Amino acid sequence: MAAERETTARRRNAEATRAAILKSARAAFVKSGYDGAGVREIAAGAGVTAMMVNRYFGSKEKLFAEVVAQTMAEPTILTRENLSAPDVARTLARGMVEVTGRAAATLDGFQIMQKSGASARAAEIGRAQIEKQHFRTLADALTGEHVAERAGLILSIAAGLQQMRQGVGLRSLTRADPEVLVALLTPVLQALLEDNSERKQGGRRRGM
Amino acid sequence: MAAERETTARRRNAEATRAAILKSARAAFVKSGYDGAGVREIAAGAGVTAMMVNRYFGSKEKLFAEVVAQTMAEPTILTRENLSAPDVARTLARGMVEVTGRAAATLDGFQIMQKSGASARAAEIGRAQIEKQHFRTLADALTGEHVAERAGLILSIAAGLQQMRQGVGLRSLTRADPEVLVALLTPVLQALLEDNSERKQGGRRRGM
DNA sequence: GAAATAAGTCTACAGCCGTAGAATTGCAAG
DNA sequence: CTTGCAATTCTACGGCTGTAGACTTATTTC
Repeated sequence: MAAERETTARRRNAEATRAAILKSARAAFVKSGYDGAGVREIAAGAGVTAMMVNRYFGSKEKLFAEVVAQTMAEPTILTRENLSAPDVARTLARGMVEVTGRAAATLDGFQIMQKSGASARAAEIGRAQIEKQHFRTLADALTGEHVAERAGLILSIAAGLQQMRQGVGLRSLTRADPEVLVALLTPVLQALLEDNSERKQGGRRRGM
Repeated sequence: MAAERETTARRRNAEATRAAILKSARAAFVKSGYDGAGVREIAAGAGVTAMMVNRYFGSKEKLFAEVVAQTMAEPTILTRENLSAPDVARTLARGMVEVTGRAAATLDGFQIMQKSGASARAAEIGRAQIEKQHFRTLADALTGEHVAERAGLILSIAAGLQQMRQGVGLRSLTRADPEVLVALLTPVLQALLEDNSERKQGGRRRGM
C-alpha cells in the first residue's frame, strides 16, 4: 500500500462513490426527468442507499444541478470546431439529427430538459446552464444583427427536433431517412446562421 | 318545468360536471403535465371530489387522452385558412410567436406535451393526436418532395420555440421583440414550406 | 491492538399518488 | 309522501416520494 494517497487516501472511496452517483443520476434524469427519477432509484444504480445522495449532494435538486452543469459542460454539437467548420449549417444539422453517434452529451442535456418540463425548478436550473454553455458558444460564433435571437432560435430548433423525435416520437421524423432531415435542416439553419433578417442587409455578412 | 330535458334531464347535471372536470383538467395539464397534475387537484378545480374523475372518465389516463384530443381538435395556428394565406410563412411565424393572442388552443396542446415529457404514455397519446390533427392539416397543405419530413420539422420548430420560450424561459427569446422573432422565423419556415430540398428538383411530384 | 473518523446503512416520518367499494345525498317520478 | 335511481362523497388501501437522525461498519492512525 501507500502506493496512492492523493489528498489523503480514500477509505471506502468517496470519490468513486460520488462519481457513480453522478453517472447513475445522469442516466436516470435522461430517462425520466427531474420529477420522474427517484432518489432511491438513482442510488440503487450507483450501488448505494438513498441517503448517500443527500450526503454527497445535499439534496436531489443540488444533484440535478450538478448533473446538468456537467452534462452541458461537455458539448459535442455546439463546439467551436463545429462552428468554424467550412459548412457550419450542414455540420450542425448532422449533429442534431445523428442521435446515435457521439453527439450524446449535447443531446443528453436537451433530453434532460425535455423530460423535466413539469418542474419549474429544473427549468430554471437548465436555463442557466443552457445560457452559460450552449447559448454563449453559439452567440459568440455569430455575427450581424439579432445575434441573441438567432442563437435562441437555433437552440429552439435543436430542442424541438429532439422533443418531436425522441420524446413524442412523431413517426414522420423517426422513420425519416436521416440524410433527408439533414438536407432539409441545412438551409433552415443557414438562414439563421447568416444575417438575413429579410432585406435589411446594412452591411455584407462576412460570417460563416 | 319540462322546459328543458334534452336526452333526459340531468339531476345534478352530469353534463356540466363532466365539462367542468374537462376544463379543470386541461388547465392543470397545461400547467403541470400528465404526471404533475393530481386527480384531487383536478377534481377540486371542478368543485367535485377525486372519485368523479374516475367515474366520468375511467382513469386519469383516459381523462388525459380526452383533454389532449379536445385541445388539439381546435387548432388556431395550423388552420386551413392560415395555410392558404398569401404569406403563409409569416402567418405561421406570427402564430407561433404571439402566445398571448388567440393562438392559445394550438399552443395549449404543445404546452401539455412539453410539460408531460416524462411520461411515455402521455407521449404516445399526444403523438397520436398530433399526427391526426396538426400533422395531417400541415402535410395536406404542402406540395413537393419530402412532405412528411418537412411537416414534421415545422412542428418541431413550433414545439421547440414553445419549449425554449415558455418552458425553459431562455432569456434571449422571452425578452426578444416579438416582431424580430417573426421576421427571423419567416424565412426559416419559408424554407420548409417551399420545396427547396437543395438542388434535386428531379420531378414535380405532388406530395405524399 | 485501541482509538478515531470517514463511509455507509437502517428506520422512520409526513405527505402525496391513483383508485376501488361502500355509504350517502339530492332530485324526479309514482 | 314515498320510492328509485342517478350523482356524489367517504373511507381506505398499498405504494411511492424526499429527507432527517441515529446507528453500524470499515479503514486508518496512534
